[in-house]
Amino acid sequence: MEYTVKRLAKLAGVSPRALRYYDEIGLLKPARISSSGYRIYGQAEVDKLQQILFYRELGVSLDDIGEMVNSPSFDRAKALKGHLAQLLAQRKRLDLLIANVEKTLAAMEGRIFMSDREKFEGFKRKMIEENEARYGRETREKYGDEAVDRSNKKLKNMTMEQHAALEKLTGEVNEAIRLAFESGDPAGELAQRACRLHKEWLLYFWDGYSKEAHMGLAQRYVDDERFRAYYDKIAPGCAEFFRDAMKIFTGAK
Amino acid sequence: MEYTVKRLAKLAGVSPRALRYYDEIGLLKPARISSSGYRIYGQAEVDKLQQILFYRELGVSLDDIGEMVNSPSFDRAKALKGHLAQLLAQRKRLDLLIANVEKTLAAMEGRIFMSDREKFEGFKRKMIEENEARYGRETREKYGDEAVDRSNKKLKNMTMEQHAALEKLTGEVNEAIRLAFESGDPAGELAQRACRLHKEWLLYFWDGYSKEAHMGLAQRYVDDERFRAYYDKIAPGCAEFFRDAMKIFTGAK
DNA sequence: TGTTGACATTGACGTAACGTAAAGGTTTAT
DNA sequence: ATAAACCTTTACGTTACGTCAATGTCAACA
Repeated sequence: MEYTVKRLAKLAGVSPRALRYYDEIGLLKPARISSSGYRIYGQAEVDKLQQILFYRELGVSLDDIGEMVNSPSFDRAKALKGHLAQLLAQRKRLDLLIANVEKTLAAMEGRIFMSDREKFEGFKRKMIEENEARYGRETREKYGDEAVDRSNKKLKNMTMEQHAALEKLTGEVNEAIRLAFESGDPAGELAQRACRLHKEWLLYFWDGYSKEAHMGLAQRYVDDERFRAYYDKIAPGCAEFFRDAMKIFTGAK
Repeated sequence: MEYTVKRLAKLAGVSPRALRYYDEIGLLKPARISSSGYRIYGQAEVDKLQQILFYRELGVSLDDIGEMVNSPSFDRAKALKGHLAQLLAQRKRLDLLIANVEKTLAAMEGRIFMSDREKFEGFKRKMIEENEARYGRETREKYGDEAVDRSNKKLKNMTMEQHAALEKLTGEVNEAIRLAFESGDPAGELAQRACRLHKEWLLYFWDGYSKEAHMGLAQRYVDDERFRAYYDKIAPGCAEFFRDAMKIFTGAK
């Protein structure tokens, strides 16, 4: 039985283009070329194609497949073992990526601030990264490089106890905001207490505190969706409420 | 602080080529171009590059990174979730590949005893003995002494090259049967190819080939424990499958 | 027998994210 | 002044084809 590209392609379930490509790279040459230049494949080529496709299914590169099917003395098992090692390495890399993406997502959802599961060092590093990435650019623009660098430095030098205290405070701030929000009054004692706690929390990061900067940050909690997402997890609409409370706290008009 | 490509590259741990590429695709444009055409980056670009590299580490495509870092209203968490889904799908595919490669390797190991361990002389002698022991009695009964003797003689007179070819063919036959068995279809191309190869293999031993004898042998692979044990090493249930394929191949009813 | 539609050919570009020259201009250091 | 070190653009190579485009061939039908 003889086959043209289309026929063989259909028989084997591949595209004609693939067959031409295999010819081009010398992986599977047709049995002969017809007088009009058509590729003609025979039974032997069908058989060989089956083998090629078998290894292709295993994710082996065409280059390697070429060696496997074209040289009878080739150690196929050894080649496959090498291939397996590659696949395992790939999976390892993937696992890492997946873990990191999940961690990043968790951080975005805001859970990072409250989770006990983070290790101290990892937490510190991440804190600095986020501080840099989130607060860095805009804070730099408004308050200059020094403020950001000082903030990072503060975090780096934080002790275990300080870290624990910060973590506790973070929880208290969020709880205070939640309670205040439930009260519904941004001028009330609960809301003002939340603002005081938030200021205290902020002093962990900022060296030079100013009411204006604090107010600016509260406004950014509303405008910047990254922050908003975080605060909306406490309660929807929470960011606006907190900003309103902050207006009163800082005496902004 | 201003940076040329090399400097920024070093600072960020990427190649100058990468920075030029990022410029080319509009991912990270330099702050300005010097009078002599040099790319000059500023602090803002350093910061942006950090973000880019952060997402790159997570395996996000530059295309997607572009959207994430260039549009403030972009939902990064959603994008990352989509990315995560992709990664999980990739891992699933990888797991499948790995399982298949491992299965193939196991099958190959199970086959080794046929090809590698046998030395030439020992092999030939053994072949004759086996030929006599396995095919001999019944073949003698059916086709007479002469047929068996001719078969043995053929083996004795085999040259080194012929033997090597036979050994190779033997491996191919087993491999073909294994592949065919995995396909599950005794009428399929893989199975029929295995039958063709088996016939070719048989011609090394049999002087007068007939479809009936071939079919009879395939049936014997099922009925005779010694044969069955051999083929079950390729895959359990393999002997029956091969006989069914042979039924179609020989046109037996 | 002519035409048409389905097939064939080669050539070329596009894909992702750069690595690696090559050919030539600029800056810096000695 | 000159060489080293840097910069630029252009362009090909990487993988395994998909997708035109321009053109030639074959089988069937009117």
